[in-house]
Amino acid sequence: MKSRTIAILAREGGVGVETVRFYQRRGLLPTPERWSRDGVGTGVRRYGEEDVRRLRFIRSAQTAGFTLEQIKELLSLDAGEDRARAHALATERLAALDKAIADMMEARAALRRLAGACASTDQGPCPIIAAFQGEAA
Amino acid sequence: MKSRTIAILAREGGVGVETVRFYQRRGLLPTPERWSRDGVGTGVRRYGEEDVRRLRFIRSAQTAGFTLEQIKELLSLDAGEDRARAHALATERLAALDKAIADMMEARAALRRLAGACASTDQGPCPIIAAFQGEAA
DNA sequence: ATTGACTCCGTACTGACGTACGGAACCTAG
DNA sequence: CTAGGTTCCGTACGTCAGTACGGAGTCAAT
Repeated sequence: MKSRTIAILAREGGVGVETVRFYQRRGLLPTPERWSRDGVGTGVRRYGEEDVRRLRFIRSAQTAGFTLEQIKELLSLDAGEDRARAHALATERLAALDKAIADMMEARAALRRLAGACASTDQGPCPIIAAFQGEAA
Repeated sequence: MKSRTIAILAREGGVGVETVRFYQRRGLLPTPERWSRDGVGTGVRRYGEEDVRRLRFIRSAQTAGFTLEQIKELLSLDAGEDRARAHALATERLAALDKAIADMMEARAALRRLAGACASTDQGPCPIIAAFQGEAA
């Protein structure tokens, strides 16, 4: 069940070993007991599916713009009963995310203008600053 | 013409005074000569429309995901002749931006699932981690 | 001419997110 | 059973983008 070493967990989660350890320090991932099959010495920590899911969740939540601190809270909320809090965090972030997406779409339009201006003629400069006029909500 | 003090420039650009000074240090904004109408003392720097445009451009380009270092290059390219370089920077960023937008849209969908799950029933936990299954491209 | 706000400048600090290092313990294959 | 690769742990360092501070100089109004 809990068969992965930290390196394997890290690889499956798409991060580095040091990052896993960093998340453990921050309380985002559990730090299982060290375990040796023969009971000799202190052994090494082992990780299971659950840990992989948690790690992947962290990466997804980061993409959604949550800070590690917020993700920590989300993780503590998961399987908890505080629906109101979870809902609040989600909708708040949803609004920020919608704005970020909208801003990026505007930026994309500006970049397209820029790329287009650079490609359409071959004389003189492309007006880079001008290509971004009207952004910055 | 160049009538703005640094505080006014900052306000019009939507940033703080310290941020303007920071951009000057980084070479993103020019540091005009200090100027006193009566020629006495060292005077104070004054800024014009051009500086406001530059400052606003910096903010927009940041939204597009350029680093300050890249923005500095873009600024140096503006009015320059290196169309190829400008085009390369723009299209490269465009691709990254498209991916970022796509990732955020996925994250948004996950957040909607989460918010929906929290709202639809009022018993038990909303499965926060489960709401994010399949993200993390 | 004085007061109070603003400017200038260097340097230091912050916060978010890692990344690197180094030595001891541990585990596995040959 | 030994050689090598890993793990563990604390602590230090790194980057990006600011933000804060403090003292001296400057400006604008009274």
